[in-house]
Amino acid sequence: MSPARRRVIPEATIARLPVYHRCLLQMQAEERSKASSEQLAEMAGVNAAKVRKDLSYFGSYGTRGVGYGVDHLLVEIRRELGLTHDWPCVIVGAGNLGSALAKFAGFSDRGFSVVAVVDIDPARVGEQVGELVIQHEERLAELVLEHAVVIGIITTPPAAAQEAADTLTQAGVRSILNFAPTVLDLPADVLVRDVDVAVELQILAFHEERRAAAKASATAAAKPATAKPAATKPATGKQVTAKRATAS
Amino acid sequence: MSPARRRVIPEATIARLPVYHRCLLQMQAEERSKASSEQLAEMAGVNAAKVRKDLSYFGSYGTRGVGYGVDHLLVEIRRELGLTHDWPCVIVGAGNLGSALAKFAGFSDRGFSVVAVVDIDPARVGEQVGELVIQHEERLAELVLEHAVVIGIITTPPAAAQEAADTLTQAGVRSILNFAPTVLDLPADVLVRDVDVAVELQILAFHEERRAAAKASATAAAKPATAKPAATKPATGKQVTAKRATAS
DNA sequence: CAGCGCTCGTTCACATGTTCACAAAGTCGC
DNA sequence: GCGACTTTGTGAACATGTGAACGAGCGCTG
Ligand SMILES: NC(=O)c1ccc[n+]([C@@H]2O[C@H](COP(=O)([O-])OP(=O)(O)OC[C@H]3O[C@@H](n4cnc5c(N)ncnc54)[C@H](O)[C@@H]3O)[C@@H](O)[C@H]2O)c1
Ligand SMILES: NC(=O)c1ccc[n+]([C@@H]2O[C@H](COP(=O)([O-])OP(=O)(O)OC[C@H]3O[C@@H](n4cnc5c(N)ncnc54)[C@H](O)[C@@H]3O)[C@@H](O)[C@H]2O)c1
Repeated sequence: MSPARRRVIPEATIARLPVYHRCLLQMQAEERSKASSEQLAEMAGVNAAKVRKDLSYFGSYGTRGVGYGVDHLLVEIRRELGLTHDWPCVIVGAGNLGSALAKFAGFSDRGFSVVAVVDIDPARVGEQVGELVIQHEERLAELVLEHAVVIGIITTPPAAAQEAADTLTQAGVRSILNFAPTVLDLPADVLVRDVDVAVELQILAFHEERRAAAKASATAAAKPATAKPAATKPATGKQVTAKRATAS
Repeated sequence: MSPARRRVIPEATIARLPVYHRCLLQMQAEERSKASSEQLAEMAGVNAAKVRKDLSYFGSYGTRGVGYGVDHLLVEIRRELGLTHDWPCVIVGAGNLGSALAKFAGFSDRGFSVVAVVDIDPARVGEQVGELVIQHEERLAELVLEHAVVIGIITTPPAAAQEAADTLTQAGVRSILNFAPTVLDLPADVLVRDVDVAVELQILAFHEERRAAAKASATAAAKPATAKPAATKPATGKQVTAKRATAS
């Protein structure tokens, strides 16, 4: 085999692969067999050159003059993302958010199966959530080993997040998706991705605040000097479509 | 007043402000009155120089030889993020995720209040979720105007997301937090932030896949050439602590 | 089978973000 | 008040990511 062919794929590219994957799935559903970088870019909301560069990293051929084969590209991306096999996940903390995630069906499609949900609250243990029964948090390490869990999802209150992460790590989990607004301190070989809804809202608020400030000063400054206010300000958006931002 | 003093604050900095804010709150709770960039950096899981540069963008003084005044810095950041006033939000789609968000109490602390929740399913309309009653999606535009909603949160199925976004936009909402795995097509002045849990999982999976591949080829290659496998591979993590990644 | 048009893959210049390193500016002890 | 020590604020080097431009390769057509 020729396994280690490409190397050092940029993080930014990796973050876009799932989006391409999703677009390609949609194209497949629409029976399209070929896709040009232009079309993919349009659908994914990015630049066409970026698409080509991203795809070229893992040597996937498109065909010049034609485009990329949808099916072929899907296979490539799926292999690259490791979506060919199943990733057993565990959810720690069966509260509002943990339960919502546990009930959500959309992950299994992509090869992520939630194999266990734990909580520390005895009142919740035994409760059914989706297809699973909530287990006690004491059994977390045990469950990780039993199901060969690879990804841990933390949805505990912030104060309990570090402890949950430690337990997961000690049980061998190297990949953690953390929803708690807590900076986790873990060994360097553990990969943590934080999803913090409050942070997202605050970023939106920042820009709203700026918008308001810009408008206020434009109004206040009225006409002085140049005609900048109206002419220069809408530069906030350069693209034709909305500004977009996803997890890094 | 001296409002428009600093300009062009980098996106990356903005994304870190909420984290600093959280750390400072914690310090305040611990009655610490001063914080050095070093301490803040440690707590926020970033580099100290980055902290200083970030803070310097909006001209906040620390005191050389001493550090930053926790209270003062909190006020500055809060002002910068617009956390001094309330941001009315609306949730579109009262399913698993929408309900979890609506019930969540942690947002109001930061000035984000969910003023309405809508759903298209007649069976759900009228249902109580947290402190609110689910309204019909038809009333969305009306509710936006009535409550002067500034931020829209989309938690509908992917197929309904574009429509929800259009309605929000037409009603004047300029900031959208989108949980649906859909690329929204909106006017350039609308700021969209996507939160896609599936994408996060896929990114984790990618790195797990790479880890596995690296280990496999290290094992396969056994000893040939240099003693690299063990020595070079753990270079995955350069920092002392876990790799971290948040929304861009 | 040669010419033509299309689209990839790559290169290059630029923009954004990170880290280092150090002078300037303050505090604190004496 | 002065000198030693600490920590900020920032300039400059480096790293990463983006977007435009363009040559090279492929399929189609006549
Ligand atoms: N919409 C949301 O729910 C939302 C939004 C943004 C952020 N968050 C964050 O996500 C996390 C969970 O939020 P939530 O609303 O689901 O909270 P929640 O209080 O509803 O649920 C937390 C659950 O974790 C359990 N728990 C506590 N300590 C535990 C431990 N050591 N091990 C296992 N389980 C433990 C609790 O018993 C509880 O059931 C919080 O950190 C919150 O800040 C939630
Ligand atoms: N854990 C999760 O729940 C989770 C995780 C990742 C992604 N997501 C995404 O978040 C979104 C919501 O997920 P969910 O699990 O809450 O789904 P859900 O099916 O439980 O909820 C969706 C709700 O939206 C309502 N709806 C449909 N069309 C609407 C419209 N036009 N206007 C208003 N409401 C409408 C439906 O009636 C339903 O109540 C989905 O796009 C999903 O892919 C959810």
